[in-house]
Amino acid sequence: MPELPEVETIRAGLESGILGRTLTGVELYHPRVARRSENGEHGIHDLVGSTVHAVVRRGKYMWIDFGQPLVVHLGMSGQLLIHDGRAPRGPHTRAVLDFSGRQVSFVDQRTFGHLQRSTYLPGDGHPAGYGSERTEIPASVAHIARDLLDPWIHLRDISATTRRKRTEIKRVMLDQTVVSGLGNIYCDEALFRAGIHPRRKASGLSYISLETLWRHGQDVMRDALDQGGTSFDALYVNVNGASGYFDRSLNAYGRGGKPCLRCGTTMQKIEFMNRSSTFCPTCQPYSG
DNA sequence: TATAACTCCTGAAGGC
DNA sequence: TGCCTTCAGGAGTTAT
Repeated sequence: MPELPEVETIRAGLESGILGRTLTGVELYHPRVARRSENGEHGIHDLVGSTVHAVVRRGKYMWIDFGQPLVVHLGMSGQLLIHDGRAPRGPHTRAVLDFSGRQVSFVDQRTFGHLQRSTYLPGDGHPAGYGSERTEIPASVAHIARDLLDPWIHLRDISATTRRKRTEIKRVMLDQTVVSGLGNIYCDEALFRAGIHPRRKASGLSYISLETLWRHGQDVMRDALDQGGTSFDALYVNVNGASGYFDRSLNAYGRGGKPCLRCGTTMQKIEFMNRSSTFCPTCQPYSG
């Protein structure tokens, strides 16, 4: 599933492929692809003739800066694939952007992803995302917090926000308005590295524990980024169709019923927020 | 206002 | 072989 490292890998590939090029055509093949777009499909078609100034990312959101932003979210299964010449149209191709013969296909099996024409709002004076110095932020991304790899994030501030929450720590980690970029996989990994049970109350954790947790989150994502992201199947590939390798380094996610790599205790898998959560009951004791 | 639950969606995998 | 059920989960919407 695309989380921050996967989206950053795709952003970098997209930037190198289309920066400075002019959008010459748009084809949309599925009604859900533009469901959140301002002016629907017309809002996206109106960008034809515009030039790519940057490809920017905040958390799991990215946007192509055409002067106006085209926001891209990959959902659970979205892929962006670059082809020179006409792209082959597969059964899950939801849209194709044409840049004078170089085509970008938006492929999305589960249709949770989308393309969204948006407008810029004033930001906080610092670069709004990775990939551009521009401070304005797309209106549809304005509610998304800075991510853990953002140089303008302050761990002390997000730890303070976290301690005000009266819910479980993993819920807070998945809340993109507190800190963005973390999904289920990297939450489990960061919690495992920090030795914190996913159901611990956020308000019961110390500042030191929380800052340690966020630093582990940063480390996990940097490690994943170095390896091109996490792949379990064909649902995540970079813009060239290649898979990442970080799944070979996972210590928690997907290891329910298997021995903990640190202590040997059987890892537990529990239901959490309509999804799974895997942890070691010895290394990550529940208390509070 | 904060938190929790529900919903969207498709295809792989497993059971029968 | 074919049908049915379960599972995966990001994020917006709705309910409490």
